[in-house]
Amino acid sequence: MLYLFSVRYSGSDGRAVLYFYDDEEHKIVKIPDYSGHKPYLLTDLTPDEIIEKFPEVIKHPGFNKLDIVEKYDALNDRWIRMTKVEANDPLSIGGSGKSIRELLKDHSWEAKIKYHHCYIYDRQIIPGMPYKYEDGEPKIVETSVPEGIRKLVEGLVEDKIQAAEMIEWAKLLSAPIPKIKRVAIDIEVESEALRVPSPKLAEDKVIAVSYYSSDGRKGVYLLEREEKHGNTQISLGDARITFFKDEKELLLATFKLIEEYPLLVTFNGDSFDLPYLYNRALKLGFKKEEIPISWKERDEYPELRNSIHIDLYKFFTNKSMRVYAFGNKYREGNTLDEIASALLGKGKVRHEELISEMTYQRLAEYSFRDAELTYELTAFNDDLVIKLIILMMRISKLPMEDLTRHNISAWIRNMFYYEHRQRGWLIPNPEDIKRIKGDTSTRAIIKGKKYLGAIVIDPLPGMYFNVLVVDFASLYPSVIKTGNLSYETVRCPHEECKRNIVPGTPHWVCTRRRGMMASIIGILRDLRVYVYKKAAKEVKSEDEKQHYDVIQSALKVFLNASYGVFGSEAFPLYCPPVAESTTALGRYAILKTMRKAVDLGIPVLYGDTDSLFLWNPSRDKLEKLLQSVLDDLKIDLSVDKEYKWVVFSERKKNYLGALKDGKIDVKGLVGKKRNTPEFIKKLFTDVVTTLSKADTITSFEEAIEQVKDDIRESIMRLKNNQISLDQLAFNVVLTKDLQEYVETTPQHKKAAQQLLREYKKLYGSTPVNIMKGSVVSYVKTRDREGVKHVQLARIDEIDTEKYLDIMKTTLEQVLDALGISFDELLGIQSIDDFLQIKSKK
DNA sequence: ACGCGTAATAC
DNA sequence: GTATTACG
Repeated sequence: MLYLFSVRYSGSDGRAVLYFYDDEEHKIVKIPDYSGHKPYLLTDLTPDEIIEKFPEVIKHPGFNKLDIVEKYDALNDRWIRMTKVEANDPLSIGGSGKSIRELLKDHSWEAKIKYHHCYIYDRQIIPGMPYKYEDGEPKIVETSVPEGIRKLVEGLVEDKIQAAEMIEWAKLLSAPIPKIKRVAIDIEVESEALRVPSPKLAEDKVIAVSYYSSDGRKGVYLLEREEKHGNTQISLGDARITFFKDEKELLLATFKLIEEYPLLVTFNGDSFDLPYLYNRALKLGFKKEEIPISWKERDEYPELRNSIHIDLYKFFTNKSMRVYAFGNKYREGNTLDEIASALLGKGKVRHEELISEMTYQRLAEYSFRDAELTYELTAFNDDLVIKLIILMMRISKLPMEDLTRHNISAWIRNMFYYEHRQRGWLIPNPEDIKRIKGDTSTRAIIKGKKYLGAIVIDPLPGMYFNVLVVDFASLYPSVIKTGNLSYETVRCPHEECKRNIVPGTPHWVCTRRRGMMASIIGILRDLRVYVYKKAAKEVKSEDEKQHYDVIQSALKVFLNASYGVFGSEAFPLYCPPVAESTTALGRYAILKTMRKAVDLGIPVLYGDTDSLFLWNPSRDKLEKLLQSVLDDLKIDLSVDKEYKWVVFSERKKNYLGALKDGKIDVKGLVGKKRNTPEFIKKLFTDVVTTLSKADTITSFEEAIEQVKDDIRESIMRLKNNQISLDQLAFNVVLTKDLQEYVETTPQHKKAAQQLLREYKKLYGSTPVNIMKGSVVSYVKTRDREGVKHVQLARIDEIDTEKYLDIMKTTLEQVLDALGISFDELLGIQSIDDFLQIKSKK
């Protein structure tokens, strides 16, 4: 079968080239001149008006023809007649000097989007789906939905139309996913110390190209250089080592290799490897046709002429991928080393020497590992990442190259646009949504925010046994669905709907029509919660289970961002009343549930956004609560966690508990935060672990003794300067470039500046790793600045008192809650006395 | 180019 | 009180 991977446009004539993956031959099949893609522009002028008022349109070199079409204008709830101006490219500038859209500026719809996939098509095609080619047309291969999945869907909704829509989505998700033949490559170039090689200039020799493929070809192409790099008789496991005397030959071999694979995977290939290879090849005298890469400086990214390229750097730095698919395992880390270490448990080869100084053996090892890791990132867990990409292509309708390079808002945008075209709806202009639907009405608590968000219920401080946490399964998608929220249904034009108010807002919701966003988000949510999650639990075979898990996590990525985008001005369907109504319904749901719990006599200890902590509820009362929420709010509430005990302080988002399975849950406490010095984090964890082991009063007393010992020991080590600078360092991320900190000078900025100054003095250059996004490590010192970069500080400069203070406040978050005083625990009157005594000495 | 709420610390 | 960071 052929799987649609990519859609590209040949110049400005509007015809598309489709790139399919043939899963039998394992190669890319190109279909040029795809006629189904005729971009056009819609206008509210009649054909006669166009001919009369804008004769240039008809004379435009790209102009094709005029047609009349019926379109649904959802904002005003009416079908209207529009004129379709068919042109090779209505956005591009033709011989007349102006694009057709430019000419019809005030009367044009739907072509305001620069992005090339946002034209409207006569026949829509779905990236990632299986096709066969018949009579010059790609036809989607109808695949059946597994019986188990179909049963789950049909058992879910009575409405036949809704069930049919859900089955359509289930078809997308259930269609087979091909095994993809692919190769990962990584290049190394010979550059001088501290100079970052420029892919634009490509001045340095390409000295190594490593490759690692799905069909077992792996190796390193090396360039023979001076003798100091060692003997060429080197070996590297089962990797094949090939030496080239001539750099041109090396590039030729590399290009041949790339051409043999339908999919190329790199890490940062968009900004480095591919443009570098391209420009270097030109420099060495290759003709453009001899290079499989096409690259122009103003291109968004380099393209492979006959195959597909994915840059994993772009894909793995995508926020939604990090947070939702991988549980935020690798946080701010952007490097191959960090990502691979987190996901594969294996990092890059460490090296002290410069790449250009390495021996052949070292260079091969270093470079090969990069290619290996890059490949492994697509292959671990049975090709999990490839499967996710294909599924998300189907949900978003974005081609592989675009999906992996754009953020979630583009995915969701494209998904909704597709749906508009499918239904014959006009895609509204952002200004029109804003003008008709208006702004937010609630006031945000945080300065600078646009509207009111979630609520956090004040915790009841103390220690509680048998605590049960209930939560709403994807609360925001649920209320979008049950509240029928969508840009066209919120503040709809109908008089009778104005009584259907969203609690806590002046907004109302349509009672006549089902909202598009509500419908789609609702379907995705139900498929995830009731169908694929359930199926994953029920099926016997490990393979099937894993497959359903991939599907449900792909859905999760979309669901988690489905509310946020409506509150983002950058999103073209931005609709403040929708975003505001979503959080309002969320607040309504949690507060109503809390009241119900209290009415049933269940004490509510705490709650945040979509969860409630219930104190020792009886089975009976719990059942009643869950049922009444389902009946009244039509949202599922279910048991999320069970704690043996939980400790709350007076602070919100701060608690500590022991789960029934013995696992310890620490939330929000400073001792857990990434920026906290290792030494304090370690002490904190030790204290928590010790205390958590106790479940009776006597063992608790023993635990406290142990804690005392631990803390005293730490204080002694601190005072005796026995703790290394590394252990004492705060690690804080620079979220801006240094020059951008204008309001204040935070400590991490100070430390970064110190280091830069020092480097300038010593080497005349500055380290490359101090910029936006890098982590600055500093310790607190007794000097005037109070802070020193960890690389510049000496152990005897440490401000011991400051650290004792930090130790105290950190541990107090736990000890306070347990009714233990830090100072009493240590048998001193107070920490302040202690500090005073010390400073007098 | 997804959202808001809370805590802690430095300035 | 504001800025900054981290996290829920």
